[in-house]
Amino acid sequence: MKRDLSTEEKIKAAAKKVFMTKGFDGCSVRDIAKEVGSNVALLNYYFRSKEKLFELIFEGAMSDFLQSIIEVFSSDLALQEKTSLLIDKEFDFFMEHPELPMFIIQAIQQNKNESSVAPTFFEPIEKTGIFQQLKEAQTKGEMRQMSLRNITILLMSNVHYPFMSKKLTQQFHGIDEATLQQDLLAHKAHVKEMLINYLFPQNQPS
Amino acid sequence: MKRDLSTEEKIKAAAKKVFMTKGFDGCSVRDIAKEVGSNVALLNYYFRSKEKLFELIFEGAMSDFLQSIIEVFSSDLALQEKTSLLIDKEFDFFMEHPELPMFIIQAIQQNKNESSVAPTFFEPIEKTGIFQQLKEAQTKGEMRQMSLRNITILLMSNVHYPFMSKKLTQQFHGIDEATLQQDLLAHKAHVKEMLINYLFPQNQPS
DNA sequence: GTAAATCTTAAACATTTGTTTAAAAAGAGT
DNA sequence: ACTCTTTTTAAACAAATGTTTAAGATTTAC
Repeated sequence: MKRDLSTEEKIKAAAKKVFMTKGFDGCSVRDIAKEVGSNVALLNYYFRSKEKLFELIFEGAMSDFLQSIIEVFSSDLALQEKTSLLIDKEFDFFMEHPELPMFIIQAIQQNKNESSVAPTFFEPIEKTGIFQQLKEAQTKGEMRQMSLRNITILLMSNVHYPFMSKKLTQQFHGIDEATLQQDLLAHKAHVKEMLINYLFPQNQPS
Repeated sequence: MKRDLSTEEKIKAAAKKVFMTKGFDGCSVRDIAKEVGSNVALLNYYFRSKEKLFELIFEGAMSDFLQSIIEVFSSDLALQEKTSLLIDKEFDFFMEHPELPMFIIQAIQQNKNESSVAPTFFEPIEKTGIFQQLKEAQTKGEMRQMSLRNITILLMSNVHYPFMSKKLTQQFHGIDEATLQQDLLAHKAHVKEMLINYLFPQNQPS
């Protein structure tokens, strides 16, 4: 049947690259076609439209986004260790995919349809039992009393933003990519200590 | 000479509104013209092109962005109090201009030219003497030893990101605007306590 | 009041946009 | 070898894009 399966994949890879760097509005289908080394008709042959192609890439990105989180939450660790591990893994992940946080937030920001990301995002996390574990830790007094929403905001702020502001930080301080990379590693260490101390107050380093 | 000064200002206001919500690539000059209640030729009459108009709006946004920071840094307070006040004022500011952080980062991200924002941004801050004050506080042991860059990343992460991720947070947790507003206030309190404790370790609450 | 300068408009412009069409090229099955 | 399906291409399509033109309206200056 299929002559060459890789054509479809090549387009997806090219689309991902272009969408990630330029955004949906910032690129044309011809940009993607040029990246593939082909023409625009092929894109609409495999995927029905620019929008459908984008949705596909977006869902893939969200899936990648979710995967590393699920792994940590599903592990058999105490909450404090999960938090530490989560920060580690998220940083490692975004070190290799620094455009992802910006891409996702931007896509959701200008979301035309009303379809929520919650079903595909919130539920898989809930199924890991992390929310239950969190509630128990708070009841036992091991963890600071604060809402799940505020914990999420706190974590995501410190983990996502540094990658979203890469260019701003570079321009602001006049540093190159390598220096920023070191700063991000330093930031990871700071965030880990700071957040663990704040979220689990009884474990103050003596 | 000038018949009605407000025409130029009306266009700027409309452009700001449209650029902020849809981004440079996400809108057309006709969108802006419609917002003004006029036509596209008027935009190019007052401002030479879409790009020039955008640069003007961007510089204005950066200026607003800078102003509240400068005020705090120029005040005659101890560093810890300045930090606390900065977080307060930044939050108040972004509560009224929640699109600003996203707008600025997005504009810098896809910056065509190589012109850095440093001259117009870094220097005015340096002139407040805040960097000197910071260095002294670190020498005296009042403040944690960490680079200026990492302090910046830490502060900006916790202050900017929550506003950039508003829609994501809303969709993720399925909450309305009012609830999110309350969460942001709670987040501000958390950030203040957490950051002060981390940056100024000797002042642990007993 | 008249002429010059300034402001505003509608229309046209050349490109670029996403999408479709129809034909050619390549493969698969027999 | 031949036919049918699948893949790829070049060309065309209408709509939208940023910008310009040229004429009309309004204000300013004398």
